[in-house]
Amino acid sequence: MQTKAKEKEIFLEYLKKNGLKQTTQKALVLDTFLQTEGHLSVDDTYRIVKQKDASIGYVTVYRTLKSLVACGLAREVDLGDGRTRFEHFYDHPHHHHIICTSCKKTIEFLSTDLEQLQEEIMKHYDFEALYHSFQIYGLCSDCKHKRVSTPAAKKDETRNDQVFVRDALRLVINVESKGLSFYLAAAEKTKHPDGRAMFYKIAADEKEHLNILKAKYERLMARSKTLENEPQFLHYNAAILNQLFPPVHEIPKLIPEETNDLQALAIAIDSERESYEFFQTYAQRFKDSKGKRVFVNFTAAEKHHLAQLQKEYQRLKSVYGSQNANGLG
Amino acid sequence: MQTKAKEKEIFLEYLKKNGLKQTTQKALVLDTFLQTEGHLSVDDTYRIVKQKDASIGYVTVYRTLKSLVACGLAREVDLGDGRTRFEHFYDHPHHHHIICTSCKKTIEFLSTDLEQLQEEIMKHYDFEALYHSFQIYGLCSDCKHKRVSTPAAKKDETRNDQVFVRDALRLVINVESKGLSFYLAAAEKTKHPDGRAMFYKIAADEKEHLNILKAKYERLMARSKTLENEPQFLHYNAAILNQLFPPVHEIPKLIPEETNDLQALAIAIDSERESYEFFQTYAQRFKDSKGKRVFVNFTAAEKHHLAQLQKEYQRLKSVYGSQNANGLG
DNA sequence: GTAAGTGCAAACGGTTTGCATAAAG
DNA sequence: CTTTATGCAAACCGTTTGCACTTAC
Repeated sequence: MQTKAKEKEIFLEYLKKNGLKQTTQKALVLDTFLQTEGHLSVDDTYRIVKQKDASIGYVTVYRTLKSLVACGLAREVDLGDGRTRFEHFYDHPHHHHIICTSCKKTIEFLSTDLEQLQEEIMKHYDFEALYHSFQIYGLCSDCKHKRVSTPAAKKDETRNDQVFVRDALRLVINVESKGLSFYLAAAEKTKHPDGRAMFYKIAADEKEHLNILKAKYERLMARSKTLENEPQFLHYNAAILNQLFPPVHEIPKLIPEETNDLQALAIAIDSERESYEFFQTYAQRFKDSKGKRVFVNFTAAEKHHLAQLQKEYQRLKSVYGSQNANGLG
Repeated sequence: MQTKAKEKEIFLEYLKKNGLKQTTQKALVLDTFLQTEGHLSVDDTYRIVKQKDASIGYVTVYRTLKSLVACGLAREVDLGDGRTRFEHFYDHPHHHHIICTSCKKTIEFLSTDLEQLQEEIMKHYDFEALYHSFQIYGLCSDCKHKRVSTPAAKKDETRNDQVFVRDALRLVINVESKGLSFYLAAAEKTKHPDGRAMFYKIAADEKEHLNILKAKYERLMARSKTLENEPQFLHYNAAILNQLFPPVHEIPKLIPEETNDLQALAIAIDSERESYEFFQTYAQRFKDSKGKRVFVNFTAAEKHHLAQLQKEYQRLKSVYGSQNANGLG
C-alpha cells in the first residue's frame, strides 16, 4: 500500500499546483482506480463508484479520470472498440496489447524491440517521440479452436508489474549462471596455477551474486503461489544473451592452458564490461517500474564488479612490474 | 492505370459475388478513392465526390467506403483524432505511421521487425494474428524547432509503393555488390589457377545480375525526378546484411591460397544459400506489393544461381571422380 | 418485378459543454 | 466570499439505422 500513498500524494500535488479542489468524489474515483488495477472504461468506473456513492455523476467520473491522465497516474488506451480505457501508468511498465477480436480477451506483453525500433525511426526522421502504441489483433487459442472461451483471466496490472519483476529476475539469473559456468569451465581448462585460482575466485564472486538474485527470486515466489506459472510478460531476443558469455564449447579456443592470473583477469574484465554495457542500455529502454529497477540494480552490481576486477588488475600489474624491476619476471 | 483496372475488377467481382448492384454513386466513390491515393476520411471523400455529383448522400459515401474495406481494396486506419481514415490496401505495402501531435503531419514507414515480433509473440501465446497497428506519436522536426510547419508534404500512397521499390532495389543491389566484391577478393587471394578461374567466373555471374538490377533501378529513377530524394520508407537492420557476405578483411582467413575450383564452388554455394535463405524468409514478411516482388524475384534469381552452382559442382565432382578412377587424381 | 441502393432524417453511443447549484479553500 | 466542482441536461460528432423512394438487373 506504500505505492498507493505515493500515487495519492502525486494527485494531491497536481490539484494544488493547478488551483483545483479536493472533493470526496475525486477521492472516490481515485481510490476505485487504484484498487481495481485493470483496464477501466468510464462506464466500469462509474458503476463501481456508484455503489459507494449513489449520487455521483457520470461526468464527474469522466473528468476525474481525465485528470488522472493529466497528472501521470493513468494513460488512455484504445483497444479497438469505441470506448477509451484507462490503465495505470505511474510506476508501471509500459506494455503492448494482444486483443482477441472474437472474445475481446487481452494479453499484455513487453518487448524492448519496439522501443529500439522507435528510437531508430525517430532518429532517422528527426522526430521527438512522445509515445507509441502497438496492438496485435487476432484470434486467441480458445477462439481459434472453437473452444469455450475462458472468460478473460482478469489479469490486473499489479500482477503485470510482478510478472515483469519475475521475468527480469529470471533473465539476470540466467545471465549470471552463464557467467558462472563460463568462469568455472575456464578454470578447469587453465593449467597455470595462478590463472586457475583467479578464475575460481571470480567464479566465487559470480556464485555469491547469483545466490543473492536467487534468494530474491525465491522471496518473490513465496509471496504468491500462482506467480510462477503466469505467462511470460517480458520478451527478449535470446540470441543477444548468448553473445554475452561464449558457449562452453568455445572455451578451449578462447582460453589457452597457460593463461596466468593477469590474463584471466583481463578476460573476465572483457566479459563483465560487455555484460555491464549491455544492461546499461537495456535498462534504459524501460519506463520506471519495479521490473526496470531489477535491471538497474543488476547493472550497478556489474559495474561494481567490473571496477573491482580492474582495481585488482592494476594492483597485480604493479606487483609484477616491480618484480620485473627486481629481475624476477 | 493498369492496376486501377485491376482494382475496379476486384470491386465488381465483390459486388457480383454478394448479389450487390453497380451504381453510378459507387463508381464515383471508387474512382475518387483510386485517384486520390492518400488517407481519406469520409468527409474528405464526400466533399470531393460532391463536386462531381451534388446529389450524392453522405451515407452512400460511408457505405461504399466500408465495402471497399470489405473487398480488400482499402483498410481503415486510426490516426488518433476521432475520425476513421481509409487508405489503399490492395497491392500496397503494409506500413506504420509516425504522427506529429502538433501539426498532424504523418510519415509512413515499413519495417519487418514488427512482423517478426508479431510472429514470435503470436507463437508464444498461441494466437492467430489478423492484423496489427503501430503508431509513434511525437513532434516533427519543424514543430520541435518551432519552425513554420511545412504543410504535410501530401505524400500519397502510390508514391509509397514506388519508394518501397526503390528501397528494395537499393538493398538487393547492395547485397549483390557485396557478393561481387567478395568473389573478386577471393579470386585475388587464390593461387590455384582452377580455383581462381572459378571465382572469377562466379564474380562474372554476380556482375551480370548486378547490372540487371542497376538497370532496373535507373529505369525507375528515370520515371521520376524526385524519387531519388524521397525519405527512406523501408527500414532494416544493416547488421543482418553484413552477415550475408564476410567482410573483405576476413577473406585471407576464410579462403586458403590453394583453394581449387571444387572448393571455390563449395564456398560460393554456402554464401549463395545463405543469401537465398535470408531473402526467402525476408520476402515472406511483406504483404503483396511491387516492393515485395523485388524481393521475391531476387530470391528466385538467387535460387536459380544456387542451383546452377550445385549442378556445376556435381558435374566437376564426377569428372574428378572418373579421373581418380583412371588413376589421375 | 423484385431485390438492393439511395438519400434523408432520426437514432446512437461515447464524449464534451453550459449552467445553476453546492462545496472547498 | 471567491473559486472551483458537481450533477444534470443538452449539445456534439462520427457513425449507423429505419424507411420511403429509386434504380439496377
